[in-house]
Amino acid sequence: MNTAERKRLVTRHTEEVVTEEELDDLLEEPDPSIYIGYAPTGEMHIGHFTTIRKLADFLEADIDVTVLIADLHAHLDDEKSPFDLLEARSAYYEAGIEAMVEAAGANPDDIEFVRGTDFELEEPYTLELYRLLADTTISRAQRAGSEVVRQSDNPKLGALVYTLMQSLDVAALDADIAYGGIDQRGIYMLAREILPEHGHDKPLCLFAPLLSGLSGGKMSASEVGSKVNLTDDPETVGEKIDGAYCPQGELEENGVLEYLDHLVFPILEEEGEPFVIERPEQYGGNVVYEEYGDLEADFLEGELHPQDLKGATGEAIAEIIAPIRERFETEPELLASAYPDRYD
RNA sequence: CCGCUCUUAGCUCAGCCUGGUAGAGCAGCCGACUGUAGAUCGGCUUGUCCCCCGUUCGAAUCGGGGAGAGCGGACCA
Repeated sequence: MNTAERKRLVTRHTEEVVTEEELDDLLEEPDPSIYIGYAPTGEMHIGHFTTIRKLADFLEADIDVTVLIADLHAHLDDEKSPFDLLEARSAYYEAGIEAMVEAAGANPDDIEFVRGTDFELEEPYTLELYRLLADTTISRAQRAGSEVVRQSDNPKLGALVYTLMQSLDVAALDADIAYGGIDQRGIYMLAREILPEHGHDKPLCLFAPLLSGLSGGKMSASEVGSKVNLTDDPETVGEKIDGAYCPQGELEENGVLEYLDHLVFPILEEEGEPFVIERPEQYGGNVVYEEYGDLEADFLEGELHPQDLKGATGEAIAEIIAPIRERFETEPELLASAYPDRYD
């Protein structure tokens, strides 16, 4: 596979590459590596899927992929996960991520999974962390992590250490590229700034777009209807998509279109199948789309009504997440032990 | 170690002084209007008032004890 094709695979459906020149150079190197970290906190949802789906692209581009299950981070961020549940939630995340990678058409065995506690407690890491702590101002760390860690009136030190640890993780895992949602930008920009000052390589960064919430605006963990959960059955998915904010002819904050663009079409493309919308004759009959761009164009023109779009989208999403839901149904103890209060 | 403040609906808070078993905004749910959703209009739901004990006919409210959270002071050989 040539460099141009690899670059296309790596960068498609991303929000930003820092920097493209560095990526061009990296892809000339023998064994490029990329990593993404997930703090095992709340239940995984469709947003996780959009970043994970791309791991299939990286593998196809022949890049080493490491997934960090950032267990310590899950606790450091305002104790989102109680210390005693870190193991159970890590196991749940790892299983979920494997299922998503598989659903995206790749082999989960090709991915290396690492736990934060596997290396973040080792002396070299800890010593390096202290040196970063000594050298970074509170306001700098605060600013870097403001989009990631929970903001509150009584912020904990853990949030600041979190930020520096995530920066250091890139070097500790020896990753050429730090990959994550665009919300992670602040932290990895800090990494690019401070790692070279401490003798480490300056990492490239690759950011995935974030999906809008289904009720418009940002996706919210607390708003049930603002996102599709990976455990939602087809009926629930249908109801959520049906209730989504979706103004005719508008792209802004339109979660339905974003789901199609970043999730449904890429996966259908992988399977070589088109997107079929069943529509009453009265409104023009069924339509078939091979590419998202054509659908978006029709939607903008008003040729495609939101209600018709929603029905087909709900079915497609439900079908895509079905294997993941089934995995959790097969192993109910994964969720039960990760969230004992919710599943008892 | 000492002192002060806070704890009421999913969230932010009012009510407490001057006891009569609780309210607002937001959120949520349901209808109307749109071939979706939103916006708009109409309607509706929700509470161990942090816990225990006491005073009282009656305690979210007063008194005592406790828990959790926050802030400040002191100490700095």
